[in-house]
Amino acid sequence: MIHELKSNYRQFFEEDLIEEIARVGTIKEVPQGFHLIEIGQYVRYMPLLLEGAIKIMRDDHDGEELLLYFLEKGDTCAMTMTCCMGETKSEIRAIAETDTKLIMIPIEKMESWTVKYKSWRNFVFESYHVRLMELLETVDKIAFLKMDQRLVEYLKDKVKVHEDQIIKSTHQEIAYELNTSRVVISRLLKTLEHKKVVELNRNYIKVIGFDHL
DNA sequence: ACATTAATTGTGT
DNA sequence: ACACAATTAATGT
Repeated sequence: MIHELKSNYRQFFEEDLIEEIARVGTIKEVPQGFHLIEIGQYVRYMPLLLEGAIKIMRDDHDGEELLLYFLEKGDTCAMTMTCCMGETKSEIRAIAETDTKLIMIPIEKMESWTVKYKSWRNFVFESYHVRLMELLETVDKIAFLKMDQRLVEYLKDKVKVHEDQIIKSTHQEIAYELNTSRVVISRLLKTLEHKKVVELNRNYIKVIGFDHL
């Protein structure tokens, strides 16, 4: 565990802190599709990502959902950081996008570490900033880009977090994550196929390249 | 191996 | 948005 921590977080944390994380944290490995947290659940741990990716979703009142952003290696969840004080319910839903390995730190530790370790303070502020920027980026996409552009951005993200040109999703799943209808996605994908950007198959999409855009 | 059903995708209105 | 056809995968017998 120490070794994995160091390879991912040595740039951020001092030696003492890494050892303490190793002492109080627990390793958790979850399979693809695992629901890490639902809206309304209490946050008791702060996750540090070691491997894999997590998608963060926002749900609206009646079953509509929207993908906010992906968390990748070296990231942590900004929601948990707002909840240092007291018991707070999660505002978001976190689902493992790939098989994922993470360290769970009890949130009680966060407060004392903030006082004790400078590197921890920096890390928390830094992560908070990065998350906020990503969220802004997503907001911009939703506000200013048409659906065809959003779909392209989505495909790029997928390829990145999976490190794979093959996207194993159905049109319906993509539609849910972008909060639109399946038919719209099917049509847009079809035109992307004509532009030689993707190759459509049942249950998966092969990304050729975004050069022809 | 075959039939039935369900899920996925394509297309027209 | 809705409806429907076509294709493919999954399941049972």
